[in-house]
Amino acid sequence: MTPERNYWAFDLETDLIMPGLLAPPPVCASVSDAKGAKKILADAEILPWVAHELDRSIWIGANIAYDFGVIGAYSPSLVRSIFKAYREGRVFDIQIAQALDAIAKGTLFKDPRTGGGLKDPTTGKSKNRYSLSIVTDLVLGRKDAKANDWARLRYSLFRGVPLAGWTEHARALGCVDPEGVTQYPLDDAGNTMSCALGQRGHENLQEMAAQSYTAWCMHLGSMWGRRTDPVAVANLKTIIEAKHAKAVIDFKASGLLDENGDEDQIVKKRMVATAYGATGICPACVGSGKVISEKSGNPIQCKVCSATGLNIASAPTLKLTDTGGVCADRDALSESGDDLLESYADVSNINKLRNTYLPFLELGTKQPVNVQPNVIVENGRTSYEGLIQLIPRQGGIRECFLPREGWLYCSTDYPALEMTTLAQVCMWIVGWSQLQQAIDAKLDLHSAFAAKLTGKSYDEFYALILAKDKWAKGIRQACKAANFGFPGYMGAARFVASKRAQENLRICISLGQAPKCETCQGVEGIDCKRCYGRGFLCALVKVTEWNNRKTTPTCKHCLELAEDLKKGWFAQWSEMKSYFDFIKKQCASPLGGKLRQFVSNRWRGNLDVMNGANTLFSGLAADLAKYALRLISDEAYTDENSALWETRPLELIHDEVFSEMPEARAHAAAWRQAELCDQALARYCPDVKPKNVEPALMRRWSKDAERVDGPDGKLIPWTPKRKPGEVFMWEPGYTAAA
DNA sequence: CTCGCCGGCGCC
DNA sequence: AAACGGCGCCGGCGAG
Repeated sequence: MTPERNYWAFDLETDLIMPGLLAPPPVCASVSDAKGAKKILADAEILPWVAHELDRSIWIGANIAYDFGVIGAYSPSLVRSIFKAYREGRVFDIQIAQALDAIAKGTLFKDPRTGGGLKDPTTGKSKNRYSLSIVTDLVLGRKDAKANDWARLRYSLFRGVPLAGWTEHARALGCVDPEGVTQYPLDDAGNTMSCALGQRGHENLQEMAAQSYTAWCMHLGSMWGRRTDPVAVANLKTIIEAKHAKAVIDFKASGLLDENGDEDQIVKKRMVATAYGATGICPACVGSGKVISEKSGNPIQCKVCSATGLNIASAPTLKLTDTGGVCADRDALSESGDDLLESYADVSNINKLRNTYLPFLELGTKQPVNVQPNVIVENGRTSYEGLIQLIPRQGGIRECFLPREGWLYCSTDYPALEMTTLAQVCMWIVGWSQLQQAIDAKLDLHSAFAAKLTGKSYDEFYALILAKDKWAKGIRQACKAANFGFPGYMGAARFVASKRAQENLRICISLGQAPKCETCQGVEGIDCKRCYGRGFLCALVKVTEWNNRKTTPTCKHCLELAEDLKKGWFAQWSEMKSYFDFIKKQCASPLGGKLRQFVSNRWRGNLDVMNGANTLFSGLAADLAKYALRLISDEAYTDENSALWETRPLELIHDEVFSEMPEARAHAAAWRQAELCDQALARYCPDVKPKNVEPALMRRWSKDAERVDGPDGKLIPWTPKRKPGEVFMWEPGYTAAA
C-alpha cells in the first residue's frame, strides 16, 4: 500500500550566498500544505521537521535544489533521504515545470503573452531563467510574488531572535513594514504551492522527476565548486597583459586601438572595407558616416556603411553581417590581404582572454567558483550561469583549474556521442541505420566515410591514418567535418564558411583538390603572402550566391566539393534521406513543428526543419548524459560501498561528466564512473553498441587528457608531454618565450 | 545611469 | 526549394 503523502511547498530563508559558499546557514523555513495552510519554522526547528517529513512527503519548491543543498550541508545524515526523495520522483520544482511546459510550446524564456523576453517583476531584469516571481506572474497573473521583501536579503539579522520578536526587531531596524518580515517567507511558500497547483495541466511534467533530480546533482557539483591555481593564473595574466600591451603599441598609430587598448570599431571597419576594395561615397550618409536618428534626432552611426562613409556595394567580396553591416571578424581580417589587419586578427582572441576569461579565473584563486546550473534549455541540454562549459581548450586556460590537495580530476566523455544518438534516432525513425552498423563494428566513423569516398577499403584507408599519411588525414578531416555538420541539415555554404572560420579548414585543400601555390611552390608553413602559408590556393574564385541564396563570399571550388561531400555523405549513411524526410514532414508547417523526444517523451514545439533536425539526437545525448550524472552522483553521495563514494561530480559538459575524486581511490572510482556512463548510454541507445567510455585522470584540467595505465595496470593521472627543460605556462618559474 | 540589441567569440 | 543546433559573456552603441 502506498503510504499517505504530505504535500509541502518548502522554502528557506538563509544568510546570503557568498563567493565560495552556495549553502549558507538557514535562518527560518516556510512551508505550505496543499490547502494553503502555512507556517514558519525557526532555525532550530528546521532540521528535525525536515528529517521527520523527508521520506514521506512530496516536496515542492522554486529552485528547491538550493534548499536541499542547505539542508544537506547542515545535516549530512539527511543527504541519503534527499536522494531517495529525488529517486522516487517526490520532488517538484515549479521553475523546471515552467521551463518544461515552455519547451513544449516553443516559448522557452519568452513571455507567451507578448512574445518578448521574460522580465522578472521583482528585479526588473531579463535572464534566461525562471524565478518564483516570473512563474507567479506567468501562472497566476500576479506580479506581487515578492511583496513584503524588505527582509529578503536581511534574514541573517534575525538569527537567534525568537519568531515572536521578529516584528519588533524589524521595527527597531527601521523597517517600515515590520509585519512583512514574517509575511514574506509565508508568501514564498504559498506562492510556490499555488504555482504548482496552477501547473497541473502543464506539458512535459513526466520529465519532472528526471530533471529535478538532475538539477540537484548539478547543484551539488556547483556547491563543491572549482578552484584555480594562483600561480598559473598569475603567469597567464602576465602573458596576456604583455600581448595586450604589445598590441596597443602596434596598433595605436593606425587608430585601431587607443592608449587604453579600447578598439575604434569605425576605424577597423573602414580599413576592412577598404582592404576588400570599397571605394566611393556611401549614398546614405554622403561619406560622413553619420546620419540623423529618426527617433532621437541625434547624429548616429550610418548603418548602411557601418559608419565607414564608403560605398559598401562597390566591394563585392566584402563579408557582411546578418544585418548587412561590414563584418570585421577574425576570418574577414585574416583574409583581407592587408598586413596590418591580418596581424590584428589575433587581438580579438587576446581581448577575449583578457576581458572574459581572466576575471573568471581570478575568482577561483580566492575561493571556489560556484557556477549556477540551469538544468534544461530548449534542446534538453544544460547551461550554467558562469563560464564553466565555455573554457577555451587552448592557451593554458583549462590548466589553471586544479583539484583539491589529495584529489584528482576525472573526465569521462562519450566518443562521438551525437553520432551514436543520431544512429539510435534513425533506428527508431527509419528502422535501420548504416551509421549504427558502423558504430557497432567499432569503426572510426570519419575513416569509414573517407574510405568510401576514396574508393578504398576501410582497412586500407585506416592503415594510412595509422601511418599518419598526410593525404588520408586531409580527407578524414573533411569527412569528420561532414559527419558533424550535415546531420543538422547544414548546407554547403555554411559548411564551407564555418569550417574556414572555426578550424581554418579549407575543404578544397583538405580534399587534396586545390592547386599548388605558384609563389611558394607548395611549401607549407612559411610566410607566403599568396597562400597564407598553406601551400595550396583556396578561393581563387569567390561567389556571393549559392543555391539561389545570398552567401558570404566563399571559395567556389570549396562549395562544389562540399556539395559532392554532402552527396557522398548521403550515400555513406543512406538512412539520412529518410531521416530528413521525417523531420521535414513533422516540421514543415509554418506554424511550427512539434517533436517528441524518444525515451523521455519530452515535447519540443515551434520547430523549423533545422532545429527539428538537431533536437532529437542532441536531446537524446543530453538526456543520457544527465542520467549518467544521476547514477554517478547517487553512488558518490549515498553508497559507502561504491568506489565512487565521496567523489564529487562537478559538471556536465554536454558529452562529458567531469568530477573530482580522492586520489587514493581514483582507479576504481574512475572506472566506475565510466561504467555508469556506459550503463546510461545503453538505456537511451538500446540498439547501438559503441566503444566503451574510458576515464582520464588529471592533476590539472586539460583537453588532451586521456586514459593512462600505470605499470600495475591501475589508472594513473595523465600528464602533458614535456620537452627537455620545458617549463609549462602554468608552472612556477615560467618565463614567456621572447 | 541602465537597458536591450548587435557583433563577436568561447564551448559542445 | 533550401536552410546545422544549443548556450553565456564581452564591448560598443542608441535610447530613455
